[in-house]
Amino acid sequence: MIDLKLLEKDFENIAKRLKAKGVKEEDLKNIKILFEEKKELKTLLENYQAKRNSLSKNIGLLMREGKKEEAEKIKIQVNEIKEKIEELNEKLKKIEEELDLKALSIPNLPDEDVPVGKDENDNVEIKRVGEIPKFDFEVKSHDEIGEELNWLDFKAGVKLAKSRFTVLKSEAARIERALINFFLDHNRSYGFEEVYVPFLVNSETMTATGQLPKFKDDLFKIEDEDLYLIPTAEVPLTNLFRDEIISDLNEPVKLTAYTPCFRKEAGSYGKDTKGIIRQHQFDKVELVAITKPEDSDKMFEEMVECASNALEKLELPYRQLMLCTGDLGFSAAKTIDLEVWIPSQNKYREISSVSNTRDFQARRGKIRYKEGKKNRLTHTLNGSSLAVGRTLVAIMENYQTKDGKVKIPSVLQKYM
RNA sequence: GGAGAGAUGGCUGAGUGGUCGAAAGCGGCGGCCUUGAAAGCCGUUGAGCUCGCAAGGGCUCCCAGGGUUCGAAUCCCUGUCUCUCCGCCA
Repeated sequence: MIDLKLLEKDFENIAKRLKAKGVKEEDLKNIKILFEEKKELKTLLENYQAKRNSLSKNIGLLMREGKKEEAEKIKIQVNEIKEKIEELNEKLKKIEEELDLKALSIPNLPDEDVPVGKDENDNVEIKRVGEIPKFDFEVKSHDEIGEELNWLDFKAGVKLAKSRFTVLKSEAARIERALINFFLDHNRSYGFEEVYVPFLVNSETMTATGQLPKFKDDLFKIEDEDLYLIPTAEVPLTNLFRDEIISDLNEPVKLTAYTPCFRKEAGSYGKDTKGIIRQHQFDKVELVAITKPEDSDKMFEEMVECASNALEKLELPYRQLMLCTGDLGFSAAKTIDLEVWIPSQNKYREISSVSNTRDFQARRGKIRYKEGKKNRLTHTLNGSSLAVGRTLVAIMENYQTKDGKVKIPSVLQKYM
């Protein structure tokens, strides 16, 4: 959630920065007004409550002394105040509800150094790593290879579930599993603790990390239960610390987990319909870190480095992109995407996304740490390391041979 | 799915209508003692919002939401969750 106090104090600046992320100034103005109204009402209400409390205390004392008549008089007074309190309370509740819903739907403030831009075309390339492979034969796409080798069974996926579900067979299934193990080990070597988490979480959890209330249409929900399938391990991992006060955060919390991820992919109907680039269910190994505010920039670098290095070990060509304001996700203040080379498409495609959300999720989830006597909000970061399905795609395409087979990257061999 | 019990501060746990934001113990922090440590002793130690330069003050929070009452952690209703036993089951 954005910092409402900051919004109140520094409206022009915040509005300007959020405009780059597509937020209307009018909406912010609205929130600011609601926030001020809420504060005013609350002060008024609290005054009445204070009065009620002290009068009630007096009644108690008088009753004990046996002064019934005096007590009765005060009761009448209190009853008047009570009506007032009820009225104000109702008003306040309405305003708070509205404010909450609106404030929770405002995206995070982009960092000052994030390039301003409209969409993915304005993202800024930071660097390219690795040689783009040259083939002396016509390259095939991973879905062609997958069908020829009987590694990818698209029909079976549709039969069992629906489109955008795929069954992996034989070597593909084994590479998938090898990749998960390789990534987890790789991340552990960077000091991330391996965790295994639930794949279903409740709405409170989804709200803290920003999926709810605004993006409920992207989530699979369990019928008649307050449970959703996770769209990324970022959600359970970050929420491990929801409503917690971390007593010592001198060393950042660093976690990694493998989970499948489930996304409805609403609104991407035409895109990537072939192959397994965009699926309703895909595997991912995720990194999450929780740091003091002053440590999050360093951690961000470390996570980008960790994910990048995994690609380098796999000897897959990739590039790093700094996302522009318009392409930044809802919760992110800053994001670097890693894109891997996909020969059949002749372009780089996203395979990892590392984000610093600053205190945006921490504020929603009340993730705090002790700094002396004070409790301060942490920063939270997340990044894929890596998207497993897309890594499989990259391997199938970049490692394909003339005779229609696929070589196994050397780092993976011990995992197979 | 059936039956029962319960939900209180970092943890254990007392509290059944007023002086309770809450006993006590543990843990944490500070100090004394000690060459150092342990033990012991003394003190301190919930969160959020808000007013104030500060000292300090006010409000809210004892699972959640309603209700009774001048006043609710405490009484009533509803919901959620947890635990135990039985059933089912990887």
